[in-house]
Amino acid sequence: MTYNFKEIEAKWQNYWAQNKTFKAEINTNKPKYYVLDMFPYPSGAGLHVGHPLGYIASDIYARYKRHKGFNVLHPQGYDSFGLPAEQYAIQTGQHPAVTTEKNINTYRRQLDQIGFSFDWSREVRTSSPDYYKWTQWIFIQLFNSWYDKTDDKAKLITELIAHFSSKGNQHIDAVCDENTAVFSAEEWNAFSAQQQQQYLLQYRLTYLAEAEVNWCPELGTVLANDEIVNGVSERGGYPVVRKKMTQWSMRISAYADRLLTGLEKIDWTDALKESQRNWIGKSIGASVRFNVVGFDAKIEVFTTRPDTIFGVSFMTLAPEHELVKSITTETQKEAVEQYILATSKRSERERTADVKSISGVFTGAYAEHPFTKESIPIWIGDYVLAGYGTGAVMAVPCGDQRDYDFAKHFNISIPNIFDGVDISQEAFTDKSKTKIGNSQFLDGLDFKSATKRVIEALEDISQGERKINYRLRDAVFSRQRYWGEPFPVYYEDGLPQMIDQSHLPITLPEVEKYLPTKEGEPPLGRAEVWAWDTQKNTVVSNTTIDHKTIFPLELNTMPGWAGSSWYFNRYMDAHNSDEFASKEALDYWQQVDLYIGGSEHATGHLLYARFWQKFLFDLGYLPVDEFAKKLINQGMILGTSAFVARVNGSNTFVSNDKITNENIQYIHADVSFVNASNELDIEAFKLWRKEFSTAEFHLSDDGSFKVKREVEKMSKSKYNVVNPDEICATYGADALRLYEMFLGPLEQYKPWNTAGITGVSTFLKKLWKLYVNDSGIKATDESPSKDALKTLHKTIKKVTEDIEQFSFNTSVSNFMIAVNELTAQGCSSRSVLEPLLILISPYAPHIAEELWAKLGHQASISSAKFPVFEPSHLLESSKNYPISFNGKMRFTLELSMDLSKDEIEQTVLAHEKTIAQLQGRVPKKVIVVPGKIVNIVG
RNA sequence: GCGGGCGUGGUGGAAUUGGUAGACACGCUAGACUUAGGAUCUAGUGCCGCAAGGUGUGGGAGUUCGAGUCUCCCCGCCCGCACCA
Repeated sequence: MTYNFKEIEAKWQNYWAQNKTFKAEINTNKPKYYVLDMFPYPSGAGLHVGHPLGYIASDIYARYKRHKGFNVLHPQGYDSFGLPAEQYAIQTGQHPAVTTEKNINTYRRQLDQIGFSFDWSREVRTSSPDYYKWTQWIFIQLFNSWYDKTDDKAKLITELIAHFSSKGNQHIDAVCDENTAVFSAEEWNAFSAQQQQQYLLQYRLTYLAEAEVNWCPELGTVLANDEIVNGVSERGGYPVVRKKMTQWSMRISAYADRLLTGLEKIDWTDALKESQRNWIGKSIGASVRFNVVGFDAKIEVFTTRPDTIFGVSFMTLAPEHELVKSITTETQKEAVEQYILATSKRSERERTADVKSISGVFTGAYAEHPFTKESIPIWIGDYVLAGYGTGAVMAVPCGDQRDYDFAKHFNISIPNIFDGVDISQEAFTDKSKTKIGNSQFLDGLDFKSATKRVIEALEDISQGERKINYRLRDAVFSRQRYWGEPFPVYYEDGLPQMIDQSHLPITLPEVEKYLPTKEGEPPLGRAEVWAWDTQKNTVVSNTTIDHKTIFPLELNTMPGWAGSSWYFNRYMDAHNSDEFASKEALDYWQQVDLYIGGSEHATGHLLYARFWQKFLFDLGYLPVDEFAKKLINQGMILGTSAFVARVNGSNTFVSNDKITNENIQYIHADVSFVNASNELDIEAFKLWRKEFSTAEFHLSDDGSFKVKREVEKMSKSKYNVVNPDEICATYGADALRLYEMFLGPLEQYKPWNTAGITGVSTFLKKLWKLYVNDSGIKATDESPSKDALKTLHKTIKKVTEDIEQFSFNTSVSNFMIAVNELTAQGCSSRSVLEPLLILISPYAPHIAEELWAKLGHQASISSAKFPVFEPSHLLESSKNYPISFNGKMRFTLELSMDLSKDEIEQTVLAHEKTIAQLQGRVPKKVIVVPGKIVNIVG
């Protein structure tokens, strides 16, 4: 009987599906374990060999946990709203739902053939109305909530309204817009309903506001900060400009501090936590207000160095600062306007790229120093960013290098307020060595006490206070797209109204085109009439909006991260139509125990999801406020691209070792045309594209044509994609699974190299032969040899440790060693072969199931108990122990090893004492090393 | 600039966490069986050397009986943030 992986794999995949082997059900008699993958976006290109890496790792862990007696929840689904399907729809006119469905089917087929133990009965799709009904529901909850800083949690807006009508907004510590006006209870009650709503928007956790947004003209939509990389859009790399627009925003800033402190109690990697900390960007300092001379206006600044306030010699405002227009003097007006125009012409990218050159202009206005009352010139400069802090800084040139450079450049004075420090060449920025001078009541103080003292002084004169500033901005939540969740919102008198949750979901309307309208409205503006009837409580079309009972619906849709911010909770109770998940399910499954996915989601999905989790926790809908206990970032599997060198402006190609001049251009060739020796199949390459059919080739001396290879991200456009279908067809799913793990540490980036897969393929054949010969299964009931037991238990120990530490790569090596050893020993004992099979089954489940069945078992191997390591099988007859001392002596002694661990330690200690007595010294430590020299050295 | 991580054969990577460096696999070399198959098996394979031996974990120093592992300095690479006040 030979190992026929095709037959075996199809057979067991079918068996698992039919028997619902991996269906998870609430079972309070078993401890639960929730293993989650980041669900994929089903792209048209299908899966490549890099995608399943994390899924294989999580599947191994899920299967291992089942063997260990856990009730494992291991679901999968699709993040099926998104830009590519819509872009495709724009080009082809095909409905995104149609292409998405098609892509999902491809994904499912590809996933199934790898043999994952997913519970598909819990599948979710973010684009399914059953699902996004609850995304809309969460949006409504956010709209109906505000953040109470006193209790540090979100609360219902009704509570805030009650407070306003009895006490106004003065004595409430709520997170709200920057310049929310103060009002009394009487004033509040006198407001019109519309005014009240306007004010409430400044408190709601999702709110509509005109804000500067990142507009991407090419994509025709706004983007969140995390969707922009180096000043261009993450998808497509298109330019992004700042634009004022009225958009839905999420008040994630309210949760900034809890998102930061929450990191301490979750087991995520340091790198990822650090990314989130950077992104949140907490800095502690003070808010200081400077009066503007001759105006009834104040400039508010944020500073981390309030102790240096006596060193202020000018102020700098961002060119976009709202005060710029009003305070600029007549004589400076032209210069200021020109400067603003010049900066607005520069793209975000140019501005961030050019950090060296210093530019700015004087406004002609002056601010008044809060203590000295001296006049301080107010400048504008683009080194001050509108989006950070207040968009204004108090410039202390002696204590900040940028202020210093600016002052030098424009010949502004640089007063020194540090004792015993030379500032003739550069600013002095070391907080720890600061001793303040020339600063009235701060003289002689260090950074810490000066800061404390100055804040008290500022508070006394109401010109400032302690402040914590965050880099984290509220997240724009509107997208001018079709293929996303519609908002459950209609507009009455220009104010947003939530549609009652009993009428959800609000499903996407049909449109004939997926582009924005001529008027620049989002694609939903193309729907016949996209309106809400408040009488019938339904979406209506073919009627006119009368603003009495028929109101216009929101035309924007939600961003991609909406659906992915809570899907892990939906899996717990995926088909519930009354709640997003039942209390029973939420209480049982709690949270994700192990989450595996890419680190590229560090400041997007992973931050938003934590935010929504905390919010829903605050309202009492969830039992825990962090959704994932442990998170592992799997590294990307890279492709090895092949490049052919072409002489510029010709159709002549040069073998890579024959390149003599620099006048060549490298172009991607499909990796399937290239063999392991980097030689190109010229005929295949010629047939690939018409333009190459007449190409000429300068060959190497050996007659081959060499390509250049380079490791890059795997992508269709780089022609370096390796398809898992081909691997499964040639080597089988078990080989693919083993090889992906064998390739290297899970978290590491590593290039794919198909050639190496023969190693694991050979291993599987050897494994098969260990159990099966021509006449069938060869396992016997005879008792195992000592050596076989040693091999088995060594493997149990190592593999258990490997899995617990997610070192799946070394496990594969350990299996190979075990199989080689047992084969050499001629082991056929059932009591060794069966446990070994269970060890291997999480990695190579198909072959394990087949052999398990051949060994006579009726039930799936997944219900078998994981073998337990027994140390006694590893003991050797004797071992040598060296003992080291404080002094320059070293002793090694031989011990009998037919002893327990405790006995060994005691024996070692006894010897230590003897030697210590002899030497009159106390041993420093005892190190146990197997296989050392027997002699006692002194 | 700040923060995080890394550097081991021709290649991917191991190393009981301070204890025989290079497990396991790819590749390569030789052989066997076959005879063209990208199959299987055996032996070898860090480097220098015929050998004895020497040498070896980016470079340099240090701690230690002992360092790939710990400390300091330098070099190089990757990732995140960044005119962040």
